[in-house]
Amino acid sequence: MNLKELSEHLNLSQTTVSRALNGYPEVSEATRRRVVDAARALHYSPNTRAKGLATGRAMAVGHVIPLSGQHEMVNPVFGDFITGASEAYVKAGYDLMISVVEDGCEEQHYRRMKAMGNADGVIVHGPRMDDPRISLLVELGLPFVVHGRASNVNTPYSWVDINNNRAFRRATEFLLDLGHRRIALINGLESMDFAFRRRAGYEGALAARGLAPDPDLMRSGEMTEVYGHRAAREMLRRDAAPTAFLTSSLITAIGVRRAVHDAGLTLGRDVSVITHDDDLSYLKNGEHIPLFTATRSSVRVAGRISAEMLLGQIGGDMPSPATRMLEADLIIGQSTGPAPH
Amino acid sequence: MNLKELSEHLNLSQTTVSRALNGYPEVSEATRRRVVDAARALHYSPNTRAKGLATGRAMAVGHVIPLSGQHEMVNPVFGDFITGASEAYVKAGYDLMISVVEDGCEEQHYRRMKAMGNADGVIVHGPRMDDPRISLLVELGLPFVVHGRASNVNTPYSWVDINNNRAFRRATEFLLDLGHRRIALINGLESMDFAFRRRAGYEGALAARGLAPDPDLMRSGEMTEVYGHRAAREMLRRDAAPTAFLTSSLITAIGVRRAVHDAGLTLGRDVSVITHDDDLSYLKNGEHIPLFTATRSSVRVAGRISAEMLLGQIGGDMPSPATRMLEADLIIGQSTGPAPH
DNA sequence: CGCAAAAACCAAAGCGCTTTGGGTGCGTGC
DNA sequence: GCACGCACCCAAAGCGCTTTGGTTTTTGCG
Repeated sequence: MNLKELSEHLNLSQTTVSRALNGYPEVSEATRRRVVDAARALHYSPNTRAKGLATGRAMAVGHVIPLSGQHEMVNPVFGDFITGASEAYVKAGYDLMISVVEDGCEEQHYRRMKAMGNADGVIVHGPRMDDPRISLLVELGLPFVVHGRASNVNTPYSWVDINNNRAFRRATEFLLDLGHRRIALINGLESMDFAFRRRAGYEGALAARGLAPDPDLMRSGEMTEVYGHRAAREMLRRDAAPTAFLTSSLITAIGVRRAVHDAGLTLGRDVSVITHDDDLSYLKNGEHIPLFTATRSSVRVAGRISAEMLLGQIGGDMPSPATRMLEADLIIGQSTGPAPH
Repeated sequence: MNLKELSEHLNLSQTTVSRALNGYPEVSEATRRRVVDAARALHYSPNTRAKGLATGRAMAVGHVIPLSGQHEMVNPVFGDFITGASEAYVKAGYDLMISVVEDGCEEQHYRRMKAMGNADGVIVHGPRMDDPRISLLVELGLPFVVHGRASNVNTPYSWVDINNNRAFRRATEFLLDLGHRRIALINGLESMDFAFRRRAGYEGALAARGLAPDPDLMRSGEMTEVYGHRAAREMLRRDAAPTAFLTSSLITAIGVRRAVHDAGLTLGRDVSVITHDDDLSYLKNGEHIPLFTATRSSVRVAGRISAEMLLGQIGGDMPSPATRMLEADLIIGQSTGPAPH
């Protein structure tokens, strides 16, 4: 069933039917109703590609997720982010297309995307420091919103991010207040912008109390369970073992917990752990009382907000470089306690 | 830069340029080279929507991921599956679109998808028993491949699945061989087809040794850490506590591990655990020696195979209802040992 | 009642591509 | 020298929609 058939069925012109369905005023209410009813009854849905050709808009936004060849790790946060974004897209009648792009092919990919016109805008995932994608997208004139930020990029751009610095500063201060002095940081890859900022927050809090960060108590790596376990195990074997850990992901924290158990210690008593918690649907941080004390911020909400911002820019009803900083809650769970002496 | 401009620039007709770029034989090699070079130099990429309109193909496949209103849980497996599928799509020049669809809106969604023609085929995720989507898609004539299977559906359809029954049968037999008799099953939601089959495998193995399954040792629910913890904690408190657990996901197994620790027991000695392991990139089951004994099957590979199958069907070079059963490896880790007496 | 303005509708062009149904010029065989 | 086939290329139609620039009908008002 296409527009032509529908209009013939109604004894109207394609013009009128099109206008009736798209809410233009040049058509009487009675006719509009008749058209809308018939469209529904006959399961008419306008062909997306034809519509896109005629309007010059794809009615789709692209999510480009980078896959770095060495570790080939898919961000676990992705599913929830997409789900949040999707809420906004569905409401606005937009489609969501995903491309997994190997590191290095990104410039080419964005160019093709623009030329082929299959997305009206893009969400940029996993920004790194000095990320070259941003200036490229600005140059291409393709609307985009970055999930996260990219330090050292001085062209203005739109982003939605959590306050990583403040979150980790607060978490560190909380541990300091509990009397901890040897606080380890098990961070994500510090080429990623978020990890860089978290480290800055951590170091800032230490510095504010006159403490120098100890390089032996800082790790940077892919945030897996095994990584958390190994890092914590090594540190706990030391003479001056840390009494508290700060981790960048719940998965890593679980690895730390395992190392704590393996060492015959008790979480929340002998060793404290604070983690960042993305509030993932499949990895809830406990039930009523959180397992881990955590800096929490829903990545699903971030997805929704990013998508709304991008749609706003595509539609032109939002100032172009918009930004949105989300604060993380510091929620107290069972994994922290006063420092043992 | 569009075809018209490119052809004018080359002093050729649009026809010739189009044919040169699409590999048709009616154009001389010399001309083809000239065209291809110019296209590359001028960053020409054909407009997807125009191409789609003309050919009647969307050059895109849709992934419809169901979101059940009550639990709103995004399948953690999704990112890896998509990454695998994407490998195949990129190779074939296809786009990947995702729609997150609330339970209940699915029929309408598939119909619109077909009518609007924005996907040449679909991957169906999370099949449930008696899943109505399958007959709907057959009726709509939209090519599709199901990731998993749907019991009680008797129309033939294409699927890619792991042998859930055999995997859990083997895992159970392994535990029985180690002397375990009270083996608990912490399963996924048994309205999901995979969970149903896993249970059947588990019960089958017990029955083969003349053991009746104990309803008190079987749970079915969303596969979270907390769920695994709670289920295991309750069971371990019993008089006749299980000596072994079978879990459907690594995340759940981690919850079980926590309950085992909390009870003052040691994993692999006092209590054995076998889990299914989807080999997710961000949730590796240990390093050299797996943490958990597990039935392992890469969901990323399943994604690639599903996508290849779907593309084959869309292209017409694959018999329509194709199926592919993947066997899971039973890998021995540190979480199993002989039953204590 | 007559006329202008507003309301309701329509024909056709155009979006950028593919593809049909040719046309032109060249070499070949008889 | 002529018909024929082949290699190469082209003009134009068509995909399903929107939108421009009308035309026709209705309404309002003196």
